[in-house]
Amino acid sequence: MIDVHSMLKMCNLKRTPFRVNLLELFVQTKSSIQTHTIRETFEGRFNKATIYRAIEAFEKNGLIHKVPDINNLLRYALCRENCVNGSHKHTHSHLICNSCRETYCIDQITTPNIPSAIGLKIDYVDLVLNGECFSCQLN
Amino acid sequence: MIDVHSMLKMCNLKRTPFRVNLLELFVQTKSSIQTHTIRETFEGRFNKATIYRAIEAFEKNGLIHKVPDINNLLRYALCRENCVNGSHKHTHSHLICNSCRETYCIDQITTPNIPSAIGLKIDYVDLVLNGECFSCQLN
DNA sequence: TTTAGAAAAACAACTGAGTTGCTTTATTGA
DNA sequence: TCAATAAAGCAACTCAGTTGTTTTTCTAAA
Ligand SMILES: [Mn+2]
Ligand SMILES: [Mn+2]
Ligand SMILES: [Zn+2]
Ligand SMILES: [Zn+2]
Repeated sequence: MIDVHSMLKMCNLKRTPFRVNLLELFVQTKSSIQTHTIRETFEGRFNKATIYRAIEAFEKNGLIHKVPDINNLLRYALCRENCVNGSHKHTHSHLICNSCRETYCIDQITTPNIPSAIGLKIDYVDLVLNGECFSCQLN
Repeated sequence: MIDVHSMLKMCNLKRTPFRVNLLELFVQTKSSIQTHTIRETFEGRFNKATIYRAIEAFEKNGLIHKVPDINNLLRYALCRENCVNGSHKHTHSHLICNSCRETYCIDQITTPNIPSAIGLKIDYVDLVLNGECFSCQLN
């Protein structure tokens, strides 16, 4: 596993204490993170403008990608594919758990191929699954 | 085509001038409508609380369904299937056009079946296509 | 047609996520 | 060590959406 310092460097982002912390938070997190949670995590220590601008930079530079959120709020997950160029052409799907209200990246289920016969120009596809996550099924 | 008065009655919603107008707006609209557009449409004539609460009632009673929006704002489209019970188990997909920024319901492309082998409990699936709509391709 | 009960509309105040402009500070590479 | 530049801090703002309460309108039954 590549360390966060190298990840930041690869993306031409300066290695500041906050960005190191933020990236570590994403690396540790199994599912995805709501901006609200990020703000709580760094409450009082870092300014919210700093937080939003760092998230934006991470997203633009292919470190994290936006995922659907049960409350329509901003939510992100670490990129699993190599998205350094910022293209974000993921093929995994996203599960929104109606129990814990988390969103998980699901590698086992990939996005379907869209038949070109219909004549739509498709850039990328997001398959959103609404149900119950593995963890919540156990409880 | 069923008239809006019957539609409202079927859903146990009172036939008020505003709700008739709002439902007619949805019936006329080919794609889907952002709440912002609805507010503009009824600007000065109806209160925004009225608007949001009517939308909520329409959604709950199976007249309209939420669709993804390019700006993460609330956006709705008329239900094509019979969703009177409010279950909203649609199988069509949604196209977000990166040119006109509209969202279209696409009946031709349906949501994939999720293999039960993985062990996830799935309630419903939304397939979100990002690309260019038919109309914008012509221009 | 009248009327009472219930639903919907209006009003007003509020919440809070996210943005923006600008200044100050920290990082990095030369 | 020292610019150049990116990032952090600060403060004010925007605006979509919510909520509580009062007033009006609709509807169905008498
Ligand atoms: Mn993902
Ligand atoms: Mn639809
Ligand atoms: Zn869960
Ligand atoms: Zn379009």
